[in-house]
Amino acid sequence: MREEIIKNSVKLFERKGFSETSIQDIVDSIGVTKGTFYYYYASKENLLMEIHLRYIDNLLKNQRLILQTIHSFREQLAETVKLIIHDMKYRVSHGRVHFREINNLTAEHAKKIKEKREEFRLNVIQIISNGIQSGEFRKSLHPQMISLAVLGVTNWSYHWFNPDGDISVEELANRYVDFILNGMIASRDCEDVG
Amino acid sequence: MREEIIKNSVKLFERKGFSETSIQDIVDSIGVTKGTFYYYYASKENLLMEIHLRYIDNLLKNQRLILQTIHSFREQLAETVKLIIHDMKYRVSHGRVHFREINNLTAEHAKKIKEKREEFRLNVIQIISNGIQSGEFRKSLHPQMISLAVLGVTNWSYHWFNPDGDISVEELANRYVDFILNGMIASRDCEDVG
Amino acid sequence: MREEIIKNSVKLFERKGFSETSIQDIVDSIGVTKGTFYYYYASKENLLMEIHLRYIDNLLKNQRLILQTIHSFREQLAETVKLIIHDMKYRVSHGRVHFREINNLTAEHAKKIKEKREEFRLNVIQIISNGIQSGEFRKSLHPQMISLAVLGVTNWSYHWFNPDGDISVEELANRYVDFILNGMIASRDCEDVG
Amino acid sequence: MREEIIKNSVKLFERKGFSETSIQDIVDSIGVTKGTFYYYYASKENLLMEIHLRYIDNLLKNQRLILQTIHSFREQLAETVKLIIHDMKYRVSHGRVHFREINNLTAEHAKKIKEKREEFRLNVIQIISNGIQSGEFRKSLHPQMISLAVLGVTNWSYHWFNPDGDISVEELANRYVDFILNGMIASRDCEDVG
DNA sequence: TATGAATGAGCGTTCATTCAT
DNA sequence: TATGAATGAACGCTCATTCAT
Repeated sequence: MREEIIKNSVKLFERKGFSETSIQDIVDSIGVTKGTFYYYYASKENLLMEIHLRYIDNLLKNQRLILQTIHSFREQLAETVKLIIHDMKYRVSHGRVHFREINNLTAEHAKKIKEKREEFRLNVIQIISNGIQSGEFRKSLHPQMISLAVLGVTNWSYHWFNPDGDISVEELANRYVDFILNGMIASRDCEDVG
Repeated sequence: MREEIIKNSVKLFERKGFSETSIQDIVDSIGVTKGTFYYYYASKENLLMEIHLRYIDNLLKNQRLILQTIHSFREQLAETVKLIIHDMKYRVSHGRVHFREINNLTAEHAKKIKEKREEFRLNVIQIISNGIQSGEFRKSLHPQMISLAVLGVTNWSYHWFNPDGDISVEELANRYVDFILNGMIASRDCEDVG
Repeated sequence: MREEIIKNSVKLFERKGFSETSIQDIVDSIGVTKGTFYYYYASKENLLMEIHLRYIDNLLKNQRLILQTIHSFREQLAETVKLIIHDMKYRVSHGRVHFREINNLTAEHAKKIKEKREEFRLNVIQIISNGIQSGEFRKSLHPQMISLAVLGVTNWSYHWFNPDGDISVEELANRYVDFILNGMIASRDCEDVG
Repeated sequence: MREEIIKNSVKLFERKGFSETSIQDIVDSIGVTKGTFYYYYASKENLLMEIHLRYIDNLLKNQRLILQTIHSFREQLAETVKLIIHDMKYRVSHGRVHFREINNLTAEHAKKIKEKREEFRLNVIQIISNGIQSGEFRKSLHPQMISLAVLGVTNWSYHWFNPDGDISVEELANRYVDFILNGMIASRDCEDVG
């Protein structure tokens, strides 16, 4: 039942927003009564926290795996991008709720989630810094800002991507990795060498 | 008074969210009563629509200017990025409300706003397509997806940028233009040529 | 309307108790809607606080008058008893709510009311102490405990007195003053021996 | 388990009030579940009734003992006062619940309890009447009203007495018996004149 | 142009109670 | 004897909106 509630509420929160979704909406979608909801969750905000935690904890777990198993920083970055994008295949609703509804957590809970987000981003910064030092990435990059640019590219896709549409997450991830690594300019360095 | 209401409500919507901000909050922040609000706006949703319109219409107007006055597509793209980023200097709150609160419009209003957003993005796609044809951008880029990548970079900055912080919008815009055009890889093409 | 709400809610609180009386009960008894209630009172607890304050503040005001205008301590005590008992003529419901429903105030509000009650009682203690020193009261009396005995006699009457019954407040007050001053024992009745 | 439930619920009812104490509170304090509660008590109100009955029945039993074994009416009255006051040593919580929470019984149950209370009071009236006839008490006393004055003195102590405080129930009872029998006035003190 | 009183629908939450196991 | 899942009615409270003045 906890799973059932999570599943249905994520769908509803995605479509209508957290504040606009009532407990009544949630329990109606399952076919139980409000009392049942409160048997499983102490509050609506608690349910939202659980949704946030599931999303970000899973990302962090997979990020750790990437950092431990891959040694090329370029590859680490590419896998990080793919991690976020591929997640849309199964958890696009979770992600959308996660990115949009952080203000509806209590101050304390929001702090916890933001710390976890920051942990994820700090790892991206580390990858970039390491890549610069190793010569894989351009020296002039500002790791802090570029980490947010990279995450902007990936996270923004949650705003528009349709998992049931024509574009596959695999293609999107590949194109975005290419964009992030190589940029848009044609024969950039070649002009220099040319 | 219409301006006063817009100004204060944007601040409140940014901080607390549209649904979490009551008409009472808004009129209290101005020092008038609820009746006054309804003299100037037919509904809370109407006010939100006005905020959306002001934001997106201003962007579209400035985008048209860019398209008309600049001929290099690379420059058109760079100026588009700068347009969005520089806007944060004065209208970061508007932008945040615009990106977050579109679900609180009526279906009809949301459609209108989404069409305008789409118009803006179609222009970005056009710039990219033109740039590819002209040889300024890499041929392998997928204009649709890349337009969303570029907008991801710029729009995401509304999530984290602090106009009162150390980073200037000018520096951020320059770094992001560089990132978008050149990517991250060091001596990219040289490997190819080498 | 504030008066109307107070009047009706006091009656309801008296009959059914604070917790057992709903806002709906109150507004139904007046013929308005719940919104109206909350236009005049911030919360149900706030309303209760107002009822408490009106009761105790009135008592304190009248007690001050007694202390200022009467010089015999025996008379001061008698008038204090009469003050409380006579109040039942017009405010028996207020008193019953006041004595029974103090636990339904917030900690902060309850503290304020208890301080005021204590102020009233300290004045009774003072009257007794003064009366002992002046020789009007027996030396062996313990002012603290006796103040509570006196207040027990008077306040308990709120439990059972029926303002519409056969006994008048005047008679009751006189008999209680006599009881408090002279006690029950016959042999101690000097008038009898005298 | 019935005892366990009574014991814990009395403490909770005393502290928070009957309505403000949930079945969940009660079973949590014991460490069982709600089902268990309903195995032993048919309803929350039934539990309250049991608490009331235990308190008043014990008082009545002890009162009968007093009436049967003591022949001086002055002593009967003194012992009645001591009975109520001494009870606070072990059952102050029961008493507080008994005096405060009678409105939360069903009409039928409340009637039963009130009849028993009335039985207790009628016995006090009888003591006073007998004492007047025997010449132990002053002729001018109104037995009905004075019985309520006496009970006011004793019962009110449940409002403020702290069993863990400095005052012992024995001292309090003695002082209250003295107050009730002899009153407060000094000049009536025949011992002084004697 | 602005006020303030009033509405009414809805919300998150609580809780005594039931009942199959 | 005890559990735990589920119910459903009610509660305190909020709030966008209306409207006479």
